[in-house]
Amino acid sequence: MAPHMSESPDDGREAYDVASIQERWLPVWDELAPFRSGRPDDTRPKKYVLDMFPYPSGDLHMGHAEAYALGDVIARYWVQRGYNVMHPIGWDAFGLPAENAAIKRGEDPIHWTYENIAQQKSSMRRFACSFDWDRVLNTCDPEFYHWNQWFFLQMFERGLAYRKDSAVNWCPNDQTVLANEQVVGGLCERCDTPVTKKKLTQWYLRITEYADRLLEDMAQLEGAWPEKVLLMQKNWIGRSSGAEVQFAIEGRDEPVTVYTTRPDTLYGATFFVVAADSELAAELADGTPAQEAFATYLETVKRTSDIERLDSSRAKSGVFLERYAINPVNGERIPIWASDYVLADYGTGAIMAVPAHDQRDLDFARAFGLPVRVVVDAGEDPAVTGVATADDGPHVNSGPLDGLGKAEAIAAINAVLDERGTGRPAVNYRLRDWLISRQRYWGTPIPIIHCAQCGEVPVPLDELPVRLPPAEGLDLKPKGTSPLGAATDWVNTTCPRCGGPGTRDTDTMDTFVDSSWYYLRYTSPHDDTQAFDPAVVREWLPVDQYVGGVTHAILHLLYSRFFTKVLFDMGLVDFTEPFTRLLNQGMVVMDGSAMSKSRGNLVRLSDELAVHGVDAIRLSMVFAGPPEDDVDWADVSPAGSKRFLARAWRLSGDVTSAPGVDVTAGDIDLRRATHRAVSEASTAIETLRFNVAVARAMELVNVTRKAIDSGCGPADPAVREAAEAVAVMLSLVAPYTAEDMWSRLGHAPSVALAGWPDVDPALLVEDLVTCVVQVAGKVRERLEVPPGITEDELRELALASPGLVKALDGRAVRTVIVRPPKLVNVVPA
RNA sequence: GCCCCUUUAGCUCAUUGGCAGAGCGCUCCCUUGGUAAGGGCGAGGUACCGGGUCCGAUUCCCGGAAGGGGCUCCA
Repeated sequence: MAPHMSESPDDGREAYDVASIQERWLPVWDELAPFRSGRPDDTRPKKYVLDMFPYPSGDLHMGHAEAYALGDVIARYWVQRGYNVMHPIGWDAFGLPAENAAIKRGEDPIHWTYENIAQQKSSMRRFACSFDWDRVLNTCDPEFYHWNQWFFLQMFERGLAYRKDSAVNWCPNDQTVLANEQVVGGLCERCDTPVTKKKLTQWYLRITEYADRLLEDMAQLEGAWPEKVLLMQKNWIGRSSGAEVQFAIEGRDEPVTVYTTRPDTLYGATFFVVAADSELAAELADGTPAQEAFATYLETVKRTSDIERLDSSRAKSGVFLERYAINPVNGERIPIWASDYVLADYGTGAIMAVPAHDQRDLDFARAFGLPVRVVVDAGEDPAVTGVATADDGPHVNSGPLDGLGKAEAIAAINAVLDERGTGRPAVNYRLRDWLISRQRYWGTPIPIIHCAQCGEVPVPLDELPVRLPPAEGLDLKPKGTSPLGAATDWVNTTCPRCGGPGTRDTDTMDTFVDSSWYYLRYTSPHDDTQAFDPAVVREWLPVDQYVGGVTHAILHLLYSRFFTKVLFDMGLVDFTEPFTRLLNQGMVVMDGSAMSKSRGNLVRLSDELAVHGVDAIRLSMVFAGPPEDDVDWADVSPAGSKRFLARAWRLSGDVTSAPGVDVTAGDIDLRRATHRAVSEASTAIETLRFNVAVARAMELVNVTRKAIDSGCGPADPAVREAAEAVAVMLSLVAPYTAEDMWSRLGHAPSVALAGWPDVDPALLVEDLVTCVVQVAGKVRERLEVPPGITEDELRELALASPGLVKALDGRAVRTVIVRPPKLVNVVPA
């Protein structure tokens, strides 16, 4: 169906028919594949534009539409600018959503997953995403997770993957452990269930070893990543510097080391606290009169959820262990308490308490009647005010430190500790190692075989991938241990080292392992000999522009940065940061709040597309505001977007000059408007202000309309130039409309490859500009002057102008401020 | 509690140390062989408030208010 193709293309009277335009161009694009990247004979410079890959949970929703519309503007823009753009897509296909859905339906997660992938893929095609469909990957395919296992073993070999017994975060609902990053405010990131602690032996990746580099390399991202994300990562890593100080313990051979950021307040330590749930606490309590009280307290602590523990307004609790520590600088004997406000896994799990200068210590001291000694004079007594002072000030009650300021005191005390061998400067991080074991089915099997003789034995590389056994016959319901344990044929194997009996590790990997390196795999997604080809990766990476939600500000982005640095150290990549620029798009909300079925404000993407068409929805998303802001769907007007597109589209039918006509003979004002619009749109797009670029295109459409109806007329070559520029600009946002315009303007498809219009700088300069003449800041006269006018010429012209003379009314002139060519301000005496 | 961001037309947002703008929405007019449409005209502003710098501040600085976001027993 091509209702207007056979009619005269210039009568401008056909209707803008969204449905038929969409039908017409999809097959043409399938044929042309304008976004296939990296052909061997392609000499264009390379760019890598990456959208965060989706979970295949259901069909695409409004959030996807926004994210992919934005990513598409960037990818399509750089194609128009003559780049060989790689813009791939894939599916983050392992994980709980698929597994839970499968359990509900009693089927293998693989079916649900692949159905959704097919659905999303077809929706993306219709949504005109400029993806390179030859590079698609699914993380649940053995061809992909093979390399998760390979990376794991590489890290294992380097001591970066290790197994340890520890109290881990446990989600009682999902019945699996969680990484620290997946506990949000004490709740499971996925299901909002309060997280509890559980003692388990689990696999970890040693991300803490890279803490410093993760911090330092953020300098590379300054200005190119959202400030907010960098700040969040910085806070998450939480580097602090201070000192480790050794305290002797009465009745114990070994001293206990504490970590403090304020070694200068050592003389103010009036008691000592160990984490209640640490081994040290149990050891110290053992055999003392406090043993029973401690045991009771420990039980209470274990029952306390993270949520309660994180409530800083909660009263301090603890128990005196009937033991004493000796302050290394003054020999003072201070009582040892156990409390849950000290964390077992931060620092050394023990602290010196300085209640005068630490609020938590002060709260504890007040709760248990312990002494408070001021050692930094800040003018107030914390024991009286209840507010610990952390400010700088002269030290008091501190022996040799008396009179010193904070910085000098720290230096002095460090020297003393060093000399006596009882302390040294130290650094600590809030960041913990990344726990990657999961007690669930739908993930990458951990390629380790446990052998009674040999311990943890890696699966030989030539036996990878360790394939997930079929779900059939397995009970996938969460029960606290991995469902893989029931696949006895799979679990029981032989030890690759000694040939004796062995069992496979039954846990699967956190799916964030998949997303930590998937962007590398796109460069050679079908390579079955290696994770990626380092030579090809060198050509494409790092990613030039990454687009995705801010929900991944810490998790995915931190892990990816960590992986990249490990790969750099392995010599597999030649860069240390994977994503050069990052755009965090906002969310699509409805009436101010997140869309959800239960809230009843869910807008279905498929409905919107059916009513307004793909282009109008894409345009609405892009034009709604700055990309990082939320889009409130209640505030946008897809019908208005559609009207605009129809108005733009009609231009293409009004042009009567022939393709290739000499535009330099065209109407100068319209040409200026065209070149200014293209120039400003380019800047806007390159600074990620896509809404502004759209506004410029809208203005150009309006100007062109006027030129046709009441200006230079439809035959003027400038009208063709303007209409073609509109088509190319719109090709980034409204591909169907743009393609149809391009065709009606007499060109062959595809407009996506038409090339961005060249801007003639001469056309950006006005012949005459309006100069404002002010008297005391008020406009009294306007002059049309050439833009190159000199200061003297302009002053003379302005002083002689009638409006000024009248306004001055004979008064003397005190000062004349001349800012050619735009302004003259005359200040009367 | 600490830190960050935002505040310009009814809505969403541009812009700029010097005339305050766009789109959407709205009024009215034209078109009635483009019609669940098209074209035109127009209204609409104390640029959150208060101080400062400056010839001149919506813009820069300080303070306040409102809204939004992040962090919060990490010694």
